[in-house]
Amino acid sequence: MGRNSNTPRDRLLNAATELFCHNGFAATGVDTIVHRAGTAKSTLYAHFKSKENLIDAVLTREGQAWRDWFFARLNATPGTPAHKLTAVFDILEEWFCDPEFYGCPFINAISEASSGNERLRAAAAAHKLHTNLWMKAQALEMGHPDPDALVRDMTVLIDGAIVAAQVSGDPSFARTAKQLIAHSLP
Amino acid sequence: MGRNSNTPRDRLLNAATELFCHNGFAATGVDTIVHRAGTAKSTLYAHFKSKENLIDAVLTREGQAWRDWFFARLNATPGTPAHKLTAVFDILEEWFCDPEFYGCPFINAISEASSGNERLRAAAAAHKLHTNLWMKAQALEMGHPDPDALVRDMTVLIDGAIVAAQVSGDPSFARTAKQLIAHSLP
DNA sequence: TTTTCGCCAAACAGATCTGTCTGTATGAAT
DNA sequence: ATTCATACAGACAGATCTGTTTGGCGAAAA
Repeated sequence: MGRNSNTPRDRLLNAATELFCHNGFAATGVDTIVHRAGTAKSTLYAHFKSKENLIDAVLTREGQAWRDWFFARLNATPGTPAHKLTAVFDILEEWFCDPEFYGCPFINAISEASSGNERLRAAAAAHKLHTNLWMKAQALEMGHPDPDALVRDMTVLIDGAIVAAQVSGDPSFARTAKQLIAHSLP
Repeated sequence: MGRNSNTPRDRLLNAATELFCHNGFAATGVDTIVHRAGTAKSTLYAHFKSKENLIDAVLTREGQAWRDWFFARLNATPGTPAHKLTAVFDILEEWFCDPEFYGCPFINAISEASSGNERLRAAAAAHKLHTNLWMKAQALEMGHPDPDALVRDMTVLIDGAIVAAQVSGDPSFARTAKQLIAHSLP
């Protein structure tokens, strides 16, 4: 069974992803999801025991897909570690320019949920771990004096670019963030 | 009728603010709000024609309250414009350290809503306008070569600090953002 | 062939949602 | 004393929510 198979499970995940990300998690009902997926509601609950479970599955798959895309773009970027770190924001700007850009699903889920939702917080932490490790490796490779501090700088700038672009609708905040890290790098 | 009056309207706004900000806008029902406010449901609909209307009123009042607090702290900060601009992040860190910190209500509302909600986007823009004007005035006063660029820098860093602190639960991202603007200012 | 499995459609349960309506009580203004 | 505004309690309507259940259909495996 191939990667782009069209099983009911995949159709459910695809429909749920689109609806959750565009209209919000709480605002999207399971009936809407099964209608768009063209499946029976019982099929949804056979694969995912609850809506909460489905949300977790969507976040996991969407996080994986985003990282696959992001690192593919990054691996196609030649140059020094410092150049690659600044190129992160060029790639982010591509993301922001997608007419269907809806922000980061993890940030959106946490913003929407109750203040102390540790489940979503852990999911976001797991997602960010991969990029953080890559950034720290770049910092080490370029002999940065404080790799952890650089990761924190990048965290603020990446999150800030995402949210500023999402709230204002202006993708060029990626360039603003890029200039800030460029000022701080050498 | 004083500022801290305890009218049903005020109690409704207080209850709605707490519930919306802690548990989410869509996740909070009007029955929960009127129960906490100790009013009748008909009173809610007499003052606010709809839940959407109530959300707008909460955002307007909460934005005003936040700006009152923020500028009061800012006006108590002596020093040069450059020093005041970096002090913004000290004040933000105070905010993040509040055990009831739940992020920025405007960012949260936009993250939760449908992708193209222009109503909330406009409310957020109106809220940010005040701080942006203040920041631009500081930039002009200090003879900054590109005041609008500085406002954009601050936007990315402020939004980034807010979201990073909210997602991770670590208030010290305010200091990370402060160092980034300090690197970029002189 | 018979069993098994996944999926479908649709009804159903029970709760909750927004918003309306009826009727009553209180208190201030006329 | 009468009117008016405001707020109360609570029933109500109608829709929607999550999740379960029932029964049937077709294909693959036994």
